[in-house]
Amino acid sequence: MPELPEVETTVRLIRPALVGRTIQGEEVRWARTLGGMRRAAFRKAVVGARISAVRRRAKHILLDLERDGVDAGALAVHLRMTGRLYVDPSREPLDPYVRVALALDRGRTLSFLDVRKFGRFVYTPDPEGFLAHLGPEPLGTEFTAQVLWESLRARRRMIKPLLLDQTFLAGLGNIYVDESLHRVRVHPQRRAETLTRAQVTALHAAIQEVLLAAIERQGSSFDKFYRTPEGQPGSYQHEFRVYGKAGQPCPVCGAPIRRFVVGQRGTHACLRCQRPPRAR
DNA sequence: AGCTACTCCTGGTAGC
DNA sequence: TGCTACCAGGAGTAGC
Repeated sequence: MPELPEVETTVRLIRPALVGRTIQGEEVRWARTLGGMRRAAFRKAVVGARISAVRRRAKHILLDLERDGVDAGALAVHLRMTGRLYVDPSREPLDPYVRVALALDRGRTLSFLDVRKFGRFVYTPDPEGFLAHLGPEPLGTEFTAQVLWESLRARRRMIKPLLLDQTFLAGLGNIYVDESLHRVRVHPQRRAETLTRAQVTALHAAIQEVLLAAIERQGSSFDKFYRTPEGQPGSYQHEFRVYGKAGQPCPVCGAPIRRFVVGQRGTHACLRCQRPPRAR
């Protein structure tokens, strides 16, 4: 499932083809992808606008729009489980799973493909307000080990659901949380406030290292869904130590990796490296 | 505040 | 072979 590294890869690869382009038309094949906006309103908001910038915030892809050089809101794209965003060289997107497509100048098409329809392609007049609920960027300068320490100490939740909470920290998903926690030998069900200072410092470093390494590999493709905008799979899945490896030996200690459910999420951990907390 | 359950969706797969 | 039942899973929401 696309998380921060996959979204960052998407942004980097589509940016050159999009910045400066003008939206000439729209095609909406699945109305709910617009997130509740009426199609006519969507058309009015985007057609004729120029894409001034392409950026990422957490797992959101933002296409900033302007008209006559004046800010005109943004498109906020969320890939969720199976979304893909890419620029079609042709005028007509042929893939049956394309849910929204925008006709651009120079004869190109921006296509949003999404098999399971969980993704969103929404217009917002106020992108900063739209994103205001999000916590810090894991790779941003404001996210320091000290900030993480103080934030964790103030909470009384299991560490994994907390790291998945986008209002707490914005950009991690199931894969990179499991991988980060294994690297620092912390069980996913440990209470956030019980982590030691050393563990929090290590966790902060592990999160950044895992994300940066995954970006370098253009993300992870463990199933048929995630591909870069150029159609290539990422390769960070080859670096997984626990995710999707139930029954296989832990690369650190050799004990079998376990799969269990935490907060309705499939979770992978080595119970020898990551000691379960005492039942409470 | 934090927990669980539920919803949205479909392709893939297990079971028969 | 062909059918049905069930599952995964980000994020939002409701209820406790």
